[in-house]
Amino acid sequence: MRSARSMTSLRPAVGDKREAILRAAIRVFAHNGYFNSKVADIAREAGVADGTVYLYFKSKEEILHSIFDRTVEVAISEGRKQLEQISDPRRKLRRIAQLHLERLGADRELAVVFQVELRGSTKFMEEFSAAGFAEYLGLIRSTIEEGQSAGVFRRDLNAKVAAKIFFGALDEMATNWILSKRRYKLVPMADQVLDILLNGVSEK
Amino acid sequence: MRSARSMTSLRPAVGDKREAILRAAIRVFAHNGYFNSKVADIAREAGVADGTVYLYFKSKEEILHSIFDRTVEVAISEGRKQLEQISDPRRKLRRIAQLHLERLGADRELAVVFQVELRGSTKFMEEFSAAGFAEYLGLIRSTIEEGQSAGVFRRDLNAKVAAKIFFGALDEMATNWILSKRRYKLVPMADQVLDILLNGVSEK
DNA sequence: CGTGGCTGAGTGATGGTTCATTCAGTCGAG
DNA sequence: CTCGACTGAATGAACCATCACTCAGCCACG
Repeated sequence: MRSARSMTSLRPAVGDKREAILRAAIRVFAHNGYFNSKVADIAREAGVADGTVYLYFKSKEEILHSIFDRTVEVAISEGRKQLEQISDPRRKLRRIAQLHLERLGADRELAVVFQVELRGSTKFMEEFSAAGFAEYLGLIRSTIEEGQSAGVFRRDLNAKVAAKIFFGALDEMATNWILSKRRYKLVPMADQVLDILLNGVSEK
Repeated sequence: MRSARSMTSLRPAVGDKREAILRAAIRVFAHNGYFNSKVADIAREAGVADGTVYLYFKSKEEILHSIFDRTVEVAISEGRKQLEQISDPRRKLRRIAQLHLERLGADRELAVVFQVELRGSTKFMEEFSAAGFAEYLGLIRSTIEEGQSAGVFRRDLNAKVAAKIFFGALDEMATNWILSKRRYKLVPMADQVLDILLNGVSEK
C-alpha cells in the first residue's frame, strides 16, 4: 500500500503513526482520565501494538506533554497572527475570547483533556503554568494595557488582575460546557463574557 | 516493635483519629497529587497504621470525597447565614467573594486539593458538579437575579452566565495564588474582582 | 480475662515498560 | 528480472515494581 508522501522518503507515512497515537491518547484520556488510562488502551485505540507507543514517546507522561505542547503552540502563534490584523483593543479581546472558545468547542475530547486532565496534578500545573500559560496570559494582559494607553480601558485597574479575570471567565465557560449534559454552542458565550467584562453588571 | 512517635498522649480521644487522617490526607494529596499518594503515606503522616485508615474510610477515594463533602457543606451553610444579614446585592456578592477567598487563602493545602486535585478526573468533576457546586453557583445566581429585580444590576444579561463568570474569576484567582511563587494575600483580590465585575473595564 | 481499637506484614492485581522476535520492504549482484 | 542478504519498524508476551487493601494477632483498659 503506497501511502502518499512516498517520494521524499520511502517510509510508509512516518508522521501518521505518531499522530494516530496522539489522537488515540486524547480520546482515551478524555474518556477515562489520565491516571486511569492504560498505555495498552491507547495502543489499541490507535490500532498499534503496546511497544510501538514507546517508539514514538518516552513514557505515558510524555504523551500528555506532547498533546499540550502541540496544541498550545499552534493556538498562540495563530492567536498572535490574528491579533495583528486588529487595532481596537476591545475587538482584540473579543477575538481572543472567540478563538479560545472556538478551539475548545471544536474538539470536545481535546477540551476535556485541557480543562480536566491537565489540571490533575500540581506538578503538571506548574510546568503548564511556566510554559505556555504565562505566555497566553501575557497576551491578554498586554492587550489590556494597550487599551489603557489608548484610553479605552480604565487606567485605575491592574491589567494583570483583569487578565486573570478574563481568562478565568473563559476557562469556566469551557469547563461548564464540558460537564454540562446540555449541548449548546460554546462560541456565542464569548460575546456575553466580553459584554460583562467591558461594561460590568451594574445598571448605570 | 514500638513505632517511633510512640505515645505523646495515652488518650485515643475519640474523633481525633478520623480527623487526623483527613488532615494528613489533605497534606499528602496537596503535596503529591491524589493519584501519586499512597495510602501508606497518609497513614504515616497521620501517625497511624495502614490498616487503621480502613477502619475509618472504605477506600482511598472515600477520603477524597470526605474532604470535599465536609468542606463544601460547612462553606455553603456558613455562606447562607452570612448573606441573610445583608440586603444590598452588591454587598452580598462582595461577601461571597471574600468568604470564598478567605476560606481558600487560610489553608493553602486544602486550597491545592480543591483547585487542583479535585479537578483531576471527569468522573470526580461530574460528582462534584452535581453535588455542591451547582448549589454554590445557584447561590451566586440568585443573588444576581435579586439585584436585577432590585434594579441595581442590568436586566439584559443572563444571570446564570454572569454567575459563571463571577465564579470563574474567583476560581482563577485562587488557582493562580496557589501556583504562584510569590506569597501575596488572596482576600484583597475579592475587591478587584468585584470592581471589574460590577463596573467593567471600559473607560466611561 | 475479654473485648475492641489498632497494627503492619503480607497478598494479589494492576499496568508501565522492555526486548527477543517477526517480517515487509529495499537493494545490489548476477 | 530474480534472488538472497539486510534493515529497522512493529509486535506483544512477559517482567516486575508498585500499591490498595486484608487479616491474624497484639495490647491496654476496664
